Amino acid sequence: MAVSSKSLYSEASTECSSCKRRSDGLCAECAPHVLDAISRYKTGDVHLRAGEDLFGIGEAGDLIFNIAEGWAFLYNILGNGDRQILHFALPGAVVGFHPTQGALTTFGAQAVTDLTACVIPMAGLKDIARKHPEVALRLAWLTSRDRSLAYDHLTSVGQQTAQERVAHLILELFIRARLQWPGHRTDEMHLPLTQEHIGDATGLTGVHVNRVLRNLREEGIIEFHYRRLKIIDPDALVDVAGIDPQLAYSWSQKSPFE
Amino acid sequence: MAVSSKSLYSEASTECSSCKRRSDGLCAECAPHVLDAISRYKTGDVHLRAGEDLFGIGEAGDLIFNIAEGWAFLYNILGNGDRQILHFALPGAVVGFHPTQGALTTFGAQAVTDLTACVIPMAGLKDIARKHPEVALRLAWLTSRDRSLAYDHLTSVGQQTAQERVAHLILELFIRARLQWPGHRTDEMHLPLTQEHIGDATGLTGVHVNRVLRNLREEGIIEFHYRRLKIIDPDALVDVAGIDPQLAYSWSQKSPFE
DNA sequence: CGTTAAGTTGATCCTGCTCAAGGTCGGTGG
DNA sequence: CCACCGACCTTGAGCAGGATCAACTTAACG
Repeated sequence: MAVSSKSLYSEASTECSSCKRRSDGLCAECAPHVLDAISRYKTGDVHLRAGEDLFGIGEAGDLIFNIAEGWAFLYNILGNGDRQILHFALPGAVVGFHPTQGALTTFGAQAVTDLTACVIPMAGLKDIARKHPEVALRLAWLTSRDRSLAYDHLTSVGQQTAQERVAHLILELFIRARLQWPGHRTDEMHLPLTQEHIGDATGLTGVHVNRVLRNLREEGIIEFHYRRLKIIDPDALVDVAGIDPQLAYSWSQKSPFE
Repeated sequence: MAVSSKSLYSEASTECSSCKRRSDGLCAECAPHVLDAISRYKTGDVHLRAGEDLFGIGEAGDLIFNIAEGWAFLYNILGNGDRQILHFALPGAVVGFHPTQGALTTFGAQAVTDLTACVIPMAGLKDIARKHPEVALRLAWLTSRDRSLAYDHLTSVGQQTAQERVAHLILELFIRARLQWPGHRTDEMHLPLTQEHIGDATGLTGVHVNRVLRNLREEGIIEFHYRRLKIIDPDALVDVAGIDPQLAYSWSQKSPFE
């Protein structure tokens, strides 16, 4: 299970297919253009402050958002007020493509940081797909990558210990975020989350996340303090997280449909 | 939170778009035809016995399967041998559309019952999409519905108690399976799972699932014994599962792209 | 009717939760 | 520059939901 730290820093072949800069699938600026014809249907931009909802649970769900700048997360709220964070969406992500039409959304999306996204109405999608088949296929691919990530989170939350879950989430976010800064081989990054965010994403309480982070610090693996993350021992982190290098590779995969 | 049992039996507008019979999105026989042009690229059928793998973890992932008959599940295996069941795939489901190409699968698929599926190589997908845009959009929609289900499972495993998780899973499977037998308003069904399957899907041990099922039986809610499920008190089940009727509706949604 | 996989139950343990009380950071207004 | 405030982090003590281990029973199937 021990993996060379090289794997953590291997530069996967992910670049924006339009401008050739590195990105999480699509670079922030080109995303609307790569979704090509879609950009013509774009109706405008939204700007949100940290903590505001891009859309809430039970809304119409007739808009697709393309995040240009900032982080967001998808979430679910239960009857008792508990929150499950489903996914962290980074710049370039497409958010809001729902399986139901005319029905209401079953999850919400909230800005973690101040955020800019462009808005595309879902209504024209059928026409767009007819004229530009590659757009639909790309949408399928993006969605399928989200699905894989969700399966991955489910496995972590369902089967791993608290320490493994936290390590897993942090490593995932580190790898995904680092892809946006090509060549930036630093071990330090701004991770704009509270311990409660981490708890809600891993199915733990904020209090317990705090204890886990202390352990990880005492073991000399990572330091996470007030939204600054520092990775001390990458190999140990990969090891604790129980990450298959195969898996990490899939996080940084480029679409085969371009 | 109490919901009329009518909601459990509302006949959602889901029918096979080809033959107009009820189904889980696509009816078993028509699925390959509805994916229209894809059926021409179909290379054959596979027949599996219960317990055999449709594909394993770390395989090539260059095939798409369309389940015609039988149940399967997608799963992940961890380093210590623990298994997480990610999704139960019913007849009509499309399985094996992976986000990576040239890379290896990060999860496996196994037959729960004896199973028949038709096989479509992934290689021709780009051409198919070019010629038949609606196929790609339909694929995106199917994938997005899977993603929603995964989010739903994640929420359940991350935030609910053992009893809630088990109730949630059973209710989901009951609703999804019942859609395949239109008009079949029975409270009893064949649910081809062991208690260990339920445990692996909910992040519990088989032993604890057994205790939970005993509680649910003693509370007069459901009976599940050797793969026969009987729902005694639908309202109470919906209540315990913490299911939003909205959510149940989305499980039985028809694609808007047909 | 024997074999095997699956279900059942009890006793005990431990991981992570709850409740509660400080402590620390960063921003804001004087 | 400093005082203040609210959000967030930190730590402790006690509790409990679900895991583990182990023995035994029941159902299904040839």
